[in-house]
Amino acid sequence: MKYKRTNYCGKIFSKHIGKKVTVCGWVVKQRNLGHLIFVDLRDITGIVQLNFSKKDISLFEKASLLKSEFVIIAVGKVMERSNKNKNLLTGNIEIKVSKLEICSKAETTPFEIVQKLNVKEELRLQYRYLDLRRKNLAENFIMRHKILKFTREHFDKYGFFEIETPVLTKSTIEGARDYLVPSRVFPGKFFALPQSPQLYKQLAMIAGFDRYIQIAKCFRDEDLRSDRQPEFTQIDLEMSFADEEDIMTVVENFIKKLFKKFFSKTIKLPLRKISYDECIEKYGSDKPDLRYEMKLIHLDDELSDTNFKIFKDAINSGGSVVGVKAENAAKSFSRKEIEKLSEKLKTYGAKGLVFTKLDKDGTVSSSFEKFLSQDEKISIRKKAFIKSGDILFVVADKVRLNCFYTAGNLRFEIAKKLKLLENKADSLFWVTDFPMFVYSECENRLVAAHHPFTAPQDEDLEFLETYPEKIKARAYDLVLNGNEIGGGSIRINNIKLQMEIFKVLGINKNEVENRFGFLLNALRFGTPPHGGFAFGFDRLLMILLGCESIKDVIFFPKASNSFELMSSSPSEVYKSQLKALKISVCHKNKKS
RNA sequence: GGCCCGGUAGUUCAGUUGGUUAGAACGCUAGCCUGUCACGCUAGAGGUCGUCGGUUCGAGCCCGAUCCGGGUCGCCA
Repeated sequence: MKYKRTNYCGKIFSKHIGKKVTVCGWVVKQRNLGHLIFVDLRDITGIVQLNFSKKDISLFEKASLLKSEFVIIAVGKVMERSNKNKNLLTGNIEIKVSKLEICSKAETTPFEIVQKLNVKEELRLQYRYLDLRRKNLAENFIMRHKILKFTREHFDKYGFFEIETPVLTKSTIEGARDYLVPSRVFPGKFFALPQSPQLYKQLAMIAGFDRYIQIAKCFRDEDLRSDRQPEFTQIDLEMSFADEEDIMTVVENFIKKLFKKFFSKTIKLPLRKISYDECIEKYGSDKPDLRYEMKLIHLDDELSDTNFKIFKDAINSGGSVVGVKAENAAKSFSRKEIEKLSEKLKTYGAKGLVFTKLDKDGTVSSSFEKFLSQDEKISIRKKAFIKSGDILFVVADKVRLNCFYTAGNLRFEIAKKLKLLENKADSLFWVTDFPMFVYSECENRLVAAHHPFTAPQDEDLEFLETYPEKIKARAYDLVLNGNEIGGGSIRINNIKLQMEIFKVLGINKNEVENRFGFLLNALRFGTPPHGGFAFGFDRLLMILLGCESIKDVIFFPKASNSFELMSSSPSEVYKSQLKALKISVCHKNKKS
């Protein structure tokens, strides 16, 4: 390196005219006009134009060798441009180059480094470091950096200690599938990567560290989605001597400042709280999007005596019949569109979809009213307040919760189709009063809806042995535009209660001692009342930055099968490595 | 594990009923060009049609299997 940088490319403006500068970066493009060469030079801050004239022949010839993505250092004088470029922040000036150093040549890249890129994601992930040169992607990570920095400073002000909890941890049976790390020293035994630092942060409270924060890497070995990666980051909080209100206040103040500082959005505090039951009943989701209303219409009472088999079976089996009304949308739903919607719902597990449509011209079409009595027909229309131009969709399911979920998905699909989500104020609120336990069909037992360290609500404790499904948890989720961006709870700080919860979960004493003994031990020695919260940081960023995929806010993300395309991992390891771990791999024979 | 969509030049795509030498744009290479900024002009190179097998006189196209990618359901305390 013969020359040292004096200025960043994107930070040179009219006020620098006449100054001698040295800039470094990547060649975007060379434009050779015969006796004049222009080079756009890019670094992380932006682009500046370099100007080479033929007066210095050897310099000119050197410049003519420049190709896209060469790394160069250029020394020159900042000049006012005769032809200004309004589309470029540095478009008023250019650098008249006097010295040029080519640091590194570049082969033709597999795709062009341009803002508007239309290339298969596979290729972009394989050459992630090239994709990251693009301004639109790079900006996400500059923002990520700023928000992380703000987060640390913010919580520091409020007396939170940043604590790094272990990454090699103990595997627990509850929750998601663990990523396991074999131990060399203890052959046949494994560490697990943390699904969250849950127990460690509780132990930090027991240790007296009062207020804890960690920007924590978490790992869950489950299948991916567009808003889910196996390796992700939480903003993880825990507070002692705090109840729900204290924790919600801390979280609210943080998110309010974050919204204001980085997105110029104003949030009114305190945020609304909606109970889990209300969310399910009204919107068919535990994380409803309330940028639009479209409440579910419960039709069980209107149809209690119906002879229409589908509805009758649903209601008699303890299920439900629910309608969703799309106002003034009759013309948006042709037969074909309805069919498409129905197919889409089936992917969510819906059994079917029926409708009544009142066209503006007076035409009525319905796929199910003919099976109803006149009274039923009228009372349904009345309950739904259908007027001319509306369309009412109806779903039914023998399982009540499934029916609500289907209706919730229906609500969302209609909103997407009618573009009800665009240009709406954010919907940000708390969901509270979650059930403590839910029944798991595949495990054939009760499992913790949140996690087994969540405290039950005091007034429900009496049901612990008799009717555990009735118990509500002191847990809360934060929901932004139909996405769960974080959740937390007040924890159990009493060993007796913690043991009882494990009992309800059907985890036997040995197992409890084996898996959670260290926590139970700690609970014996003075545990403050405590609770906390964790943001899914990547997902939060994704929503705030308007990204379609969580991959856009993770520097080196995994592909949909958890494969990392750039480094090709996971990969096989040497036999010697396995030998050291005393592990042998059975290759499953592929069946033809 | 299930379902849906996709795979043709470096990239994005087109490719008729199965029929001669598989095309376009951008990119790339070479030459020319004094104010470009999507520079322009001229010429050129570039293909295992994801892979394997089958049907056929003949397959990018039809059939089967398989691999890879995206989405989704299950799963995600």
